[in-house]
Amino acid sequence: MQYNINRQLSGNTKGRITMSDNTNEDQQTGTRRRGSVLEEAILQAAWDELNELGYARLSMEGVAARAQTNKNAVYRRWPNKVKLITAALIQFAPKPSLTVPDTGNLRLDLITLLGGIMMPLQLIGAETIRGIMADAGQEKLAALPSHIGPRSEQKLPALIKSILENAEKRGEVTNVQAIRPRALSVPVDLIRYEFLTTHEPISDQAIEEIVDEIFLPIVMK
Amino acid sequence: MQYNINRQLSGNTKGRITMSDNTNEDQQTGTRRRGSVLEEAILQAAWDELNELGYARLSMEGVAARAQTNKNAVYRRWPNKVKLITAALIQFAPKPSLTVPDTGNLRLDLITLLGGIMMPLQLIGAETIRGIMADAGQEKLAALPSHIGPRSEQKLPALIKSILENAEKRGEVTNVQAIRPRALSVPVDLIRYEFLTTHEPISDQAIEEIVDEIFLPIVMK
DNA sequence: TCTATAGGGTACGGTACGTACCGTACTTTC
DNA sequence: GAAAGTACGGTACGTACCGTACCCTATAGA
Repeated sequence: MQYNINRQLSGNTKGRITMSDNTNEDQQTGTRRRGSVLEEAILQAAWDELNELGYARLSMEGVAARAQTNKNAVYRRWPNKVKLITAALIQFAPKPSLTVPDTGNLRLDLITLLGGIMMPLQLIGAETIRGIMADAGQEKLAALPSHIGPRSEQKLPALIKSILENAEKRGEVTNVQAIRPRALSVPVDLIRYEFLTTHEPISDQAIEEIVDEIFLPIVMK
Repeated sequence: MQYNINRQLSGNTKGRITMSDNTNEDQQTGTRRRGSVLEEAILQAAWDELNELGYARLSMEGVAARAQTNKNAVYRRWPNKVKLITAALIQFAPKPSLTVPDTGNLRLDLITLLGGIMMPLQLIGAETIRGIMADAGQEKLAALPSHIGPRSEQKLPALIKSILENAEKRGEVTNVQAIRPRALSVPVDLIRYEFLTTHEPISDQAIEEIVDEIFLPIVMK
C-alpha cells in the first residue's frame, strides 16, 4: 500500500488544457521499448504486482505504472485482468513437472504426483485462483497452466493412469483398463477442492488421506 | 444494462452548492421505512439485482437504488457486497431439505441426497458462488447456507452417515462405523468441485457416476 | 411533548475502468 | 537513406463504484 505513493499515472498538475507539449520524453536516451521487450516488461510487472498486492488489489493501471508504460500498451495486448494475469502465470508461475513418478510403489507414486501438482498451485495461492475463476466467467480460460482447471481436463488423469499401469506391471493392482475415467480424476479433484475451499495450505496428511482412504480403496477393489 | 438508465442515485442537476432544500421528501405520505421493514426491502432488492445482473455486475449503489433508499441504509447494515449477498441468499435462496432420504435403497438414497443438495445451488448459480468465494477472502463467510462451504463442514457428511447406517440395518453395507470422515464427504466434495469448475449444469449422470463409480466402491469394500 | 435514533438526500474524494487522441520514436520498405 | 507505417508513450475524458460524511427530518419511544 505504501507502494501506491509515487504511482499516479500522470501528474495532471494544473488545468493544463493546452494539448501536449510533448517533447523530450522517452528519457534522454531514445529507448522506447516495443514488441516482445515491452510485452515481457508488462508481464513481469503483472507478476510482481500479483505477488505484492494479490489478485484482488491488482489493477491494470498499477501494472502499467509498474511497467513504466501506460494502459494502452497493456490493453492492446490483453483485454482484461484475467487474460493479463493468466498470461503472467504462464510465463512466470512455477509449473508442475507433469512427469510420472516411478518409485516402485503405487502409494508413493500417487503421493508424489499429488504433491508435485499442488506445490506450484500453493505458490500461486488460492486467492488468485479464486479470483481468476470468478472473473473468467464463461471464457474457458483455456490457456491456463494445465494444473488448473475442471475435472474433464485430460492430462492429469492420464498421468494417474500411467502410475496405475506401472503398478499393474508390478502386480500391485489388476485390471487397470477397467477403471473409469471419473475415478482417475478423483485424487486431483479432491485435493483441488480442498485447496479452493480451505484457507490453510494443503497438508501432507490431506494428500495421504485422499490416497489411502479414497483412491486406493477404489482401485484396489 | 439498458436497465441502468433511470438509476442515478441523485440528480445532481446543476452546481447546486446550496446545501439542502430538503423539504417534502418521503413522498406525500410520510411513510419512511425503518428497521426490519427497510432491511427486508434492501434484501429483496439485493436478491432481485442478483437475479437480474448476476453477482459480478451487482453493486451496492444499484441495490440501494432499487430499494429506493440510499447507500447509508445499506452500509449501516452490511459492510460489503459479500455480507449483503450472503444475507440475501439466506433470506431468499432456495434451501436444500437436509433431511435424510430413506427410500430403502442405499444407491437411491445417495442420489436423492446429492440431487437435493445441488438443485438449490444450481439455482443460485455457480457465478455467484465463485464471486462470493473470491470476495470473501479470509472471512469464513460462516453464515452461508450450510450447503456451501469447505469439506470440513459437518452437516452433510453426517447425513451421508445416516444414510449408510440405514443401509447397514438393511444389510446393504457393513461396518459403517469404520468409514473415515474423509470418505463421508467425498460425494459432496466431488459434486461441488464439478459445480464450481464446470460451466454447465450438473447432470444426473455426474451424480450417478460419483455414487456408482466412486462412493459405493469405497463403502462397499 | 420531548428526545434519541435512524432514514433519506446529497456531496465528496478516491480508485479503477476502458477509450480516445496525438505526437513521435522506431521499424520497415523501397 | 528517405518515406511511410506502426505502435509506444503521454495525456485526458467520461463513467462507475466505493466508502464516508454531513445534514435534515420522520418516527418511535419515553
